[in-house]
Amino acid sequence: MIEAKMESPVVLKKILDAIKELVSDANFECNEEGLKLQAMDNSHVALVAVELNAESFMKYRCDRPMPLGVNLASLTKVIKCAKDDDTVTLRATDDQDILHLTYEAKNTDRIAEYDMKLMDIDADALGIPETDYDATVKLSSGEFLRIVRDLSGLGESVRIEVTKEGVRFISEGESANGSILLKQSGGGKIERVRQGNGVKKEDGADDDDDDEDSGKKKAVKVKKEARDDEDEEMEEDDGGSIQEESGSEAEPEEEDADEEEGSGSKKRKRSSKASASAKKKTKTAAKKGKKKADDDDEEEEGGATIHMNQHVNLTFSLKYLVNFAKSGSLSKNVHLKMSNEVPLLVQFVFGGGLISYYLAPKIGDE
Amino acid sequence: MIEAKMESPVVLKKILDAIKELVSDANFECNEEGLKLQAMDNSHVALVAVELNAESFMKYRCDRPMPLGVNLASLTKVIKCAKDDDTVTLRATDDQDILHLTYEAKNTDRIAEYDMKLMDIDADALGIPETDYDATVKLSSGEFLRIVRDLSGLGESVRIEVTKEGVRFISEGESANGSILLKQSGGGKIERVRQGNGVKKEDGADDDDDDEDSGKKKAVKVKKEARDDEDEEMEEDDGGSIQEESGSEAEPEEEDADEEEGSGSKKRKRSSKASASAKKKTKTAAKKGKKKADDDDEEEEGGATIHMNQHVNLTFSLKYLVNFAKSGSLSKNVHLKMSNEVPLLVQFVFGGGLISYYLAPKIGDE
DNA sequence: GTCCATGCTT
DNA sequence: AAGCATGGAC
Repeated sequence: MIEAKMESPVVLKKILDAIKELVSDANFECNEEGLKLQAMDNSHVALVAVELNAESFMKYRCDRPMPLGVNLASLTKVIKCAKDDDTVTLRATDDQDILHLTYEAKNTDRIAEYDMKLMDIDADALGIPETDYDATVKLSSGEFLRIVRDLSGLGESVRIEVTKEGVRFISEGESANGSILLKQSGGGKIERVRQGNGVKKEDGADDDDDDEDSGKKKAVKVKKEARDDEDEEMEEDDGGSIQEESGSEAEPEEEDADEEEGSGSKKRKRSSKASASAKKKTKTAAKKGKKKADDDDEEEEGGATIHMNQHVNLTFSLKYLVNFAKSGSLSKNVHLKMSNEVPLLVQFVFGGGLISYYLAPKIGDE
Repeated sequence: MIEAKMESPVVLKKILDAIKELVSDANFECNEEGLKLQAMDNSHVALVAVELNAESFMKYRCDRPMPLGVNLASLTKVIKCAKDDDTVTLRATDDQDILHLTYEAKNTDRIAEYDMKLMDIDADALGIPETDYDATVKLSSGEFLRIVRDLSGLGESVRIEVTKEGVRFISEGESANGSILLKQSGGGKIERVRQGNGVKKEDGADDDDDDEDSGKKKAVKVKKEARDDEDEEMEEDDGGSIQEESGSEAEPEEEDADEEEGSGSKKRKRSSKASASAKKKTKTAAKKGKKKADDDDEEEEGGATIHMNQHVNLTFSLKYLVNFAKSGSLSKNVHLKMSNEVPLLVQFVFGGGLISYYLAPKIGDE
C-alpha cells in the first residue's frame, strides 16, 4: 500500500509535461524515501531520473517498496483533470494493478477520483554514472532554454566548452555558426570547485582530479561541511584566474528548492543563507579580494555561476537538450555538470524533488 | 568593411518577419547613408524597399559601398537568436563572404556571436516609380491589417477608391461582397493637397490635376510651407466637400518616426504640432465651421487622413496587401499612395527607417 | 482578470 | 502557413 498526498498537482503536471515525450512508460519506484522514476528515453540515448522526496508530500506512506508501472501519457491525461489548487492523493494497493488518484478542492465541495491501470514494466538496467564533474554551470532555466533553442535553429549539435573565460555554447550549421559565451555572473572569476586534494595540482585544470574525491559530492547530495580552512593556500593555482571555491556547490537543492514553488521573494532565503555561509567564507574571501561572499546566491540575469575543475569540451545533440530544457518551468535555475567524455548531467532542483537528465556526448564528428 | 551597431534587434526582427515571405534573398546595399534593401518579391509582382538610416544606428561605419547578399530566412533565424534587449552589431569585411553578428547583453555577461554566409545576388533591375500621387491615405496599421484581412476572406482583389467621400475598400466575392468606407478623421472633409494651381478647377476632384504639380510633393519629402492664405477663396470649390489643405502631408516621416520607437505618449508631439498649425488654419476652419484644427494629427481609431488630388479607383491583389500589412508592427500608421494606373505605394515609416511596398494594380478584370 | 504577443502544432 | 495554446504585460 502506498499513499501520497500532495498540496497541488502542479509539480506533477510539469514533470509529466517535461518527460512525456522522452519516455512513454516508466516505473515509479516507491519506497519510504519517496517516489523515484528512472528510465531511458524511448530511443535509449538519454536517461531521465525524477525524485520526489517523501518529505515534500503532505502525507506519505509506503508500507513496502513497490514499483508503479505507468503509461505516462495516461497519467498526464489523468493528472490534467486536477485543478491546480486541488490536493492530489495517489494510492495503490499491493494486490491491484491500479493507481487511484483523488483530487479534492480546497473547500471539499468537489472530490474527483480517477483509477488508472498500471502496467508491468521491466525496469531498465540503469547504470547511472556517478561521477564527480570537472565543471558545473548554473544558469537560469530560461537562458538555457533560450540558448539551446536558438542554436537548434542553426545546427544539430552544440559544443559546450567550459574554460576560465566562462561557458561557451557553439553550434555550426549550414548557413550560420553561432557561439554564445556566458561569463561568470557579476564579472567574477571562474571559481574552482573545492574537491579533496585534486586542486593541489599545479596544472589541475587540465588533469583528471575528479576520481580522487568520489563520494564527496555525490551528484548534488553531499552536505556542505566546514572544510573551508584546509585549502586556503591553494589560491591562484591555475595562473591566477581560477580560484578555489569553498564548498558552495554542495547545496543546490536547498537553494533552488523554493525558487520556483516558494512564493516568497527570491531574496528571502538567500539572505539568511548568505549570512550563514558568509561567516565561513569571510577569511577566504577577504584574502582573495572576492567581490562576492556567496556566489551560489548569484542569480542575476544572463550570468552563470561556473565551477571549473578542468576545462571541458563536449558535444551534444541539441534535440535532447531542447527536450530537457522544457523542465525549466520546474525551477528557476538549471545545473549542467560535465566531465570530458562522460554523459552530461542536466539537473533541475525544485521544491521537494529533483529531475535529472543524462546525455552521452557525441564522439568524434558523429 | 562595414560595421553597424544597433540598440536593439527588434526593428530588424520585425522587418525580416514582414518581408521574408515576400523575398527569399536580397542584397543589403550599404553605403555611408545607411543600409538599403530593394528587391522584387519572389513572384516578381511586388517590390519591397527597406531603408535604415545610418543615423539610426548607435555606431555606423561603411568604408565603401558594398552589397551584402543575404538569405533572408537564414538572417531571420540568426537575428532571432538575439534577445530583444541585446545590442546588435553587424560586421562584414570586404574580403570575406561572411556577415558577423554580435549580440551583447546590456550587462555584458552574455555575448553571442554568429557568422552567416553571404551570397552573391544579382541585383534586380529595379525601376522604382517616382510618381507624385493623386491620393494619399494615412490610416492606422491595425486598421489596414484588419481591412485587408477581412476582405481577403471574401475575394481575391480589393478595389480602392478615394473620393471626396473618403476611401473605400471594396471586395467582391462569390458569396459576399464587402465595402469598407473610411471617412476623413474626425469627420473633417477630405483635404485637398495644395498643389500648384490644380485645385483651382471647379471640378478638380474628378479631373487630372495631378500632372501640374510634379516635384511639389515628391513622395513624402516635401516641406510644409506657409501657403495657406493664397487659396482661401477656394473653399467649397467642389460642392463644399473638398477643401484646400496646407501642406500638412509634408512630414509623415517625422510624425511617424517616434510613434513606434519613441517611448513618449502618443499625444506628446501631436499637441505641439496641433497648436502650431492651428494658427495657420484658424481663419479657414472658422469660416467653414470645421471641428478640427489639424487633421494630420488625428490618429483616433477608425479614421483616416486623406489627401486627394484626384479621384482614384484601383484594384489590387489582396494576397499581397495582406503580406504588406504585416509590417504594421513597425509603425502605428501606414501611408497608401495611389494614382490611377500606377503601382500603389504602401509605406511604413518608423524610427530610423522606412519600408515601402509597390504593387501594380490589376487592369480590367484580370 | 483581460488582452496581446510569442511559440508550438497541425 | 494558419490556428491553438501558453506565458507575460497592463
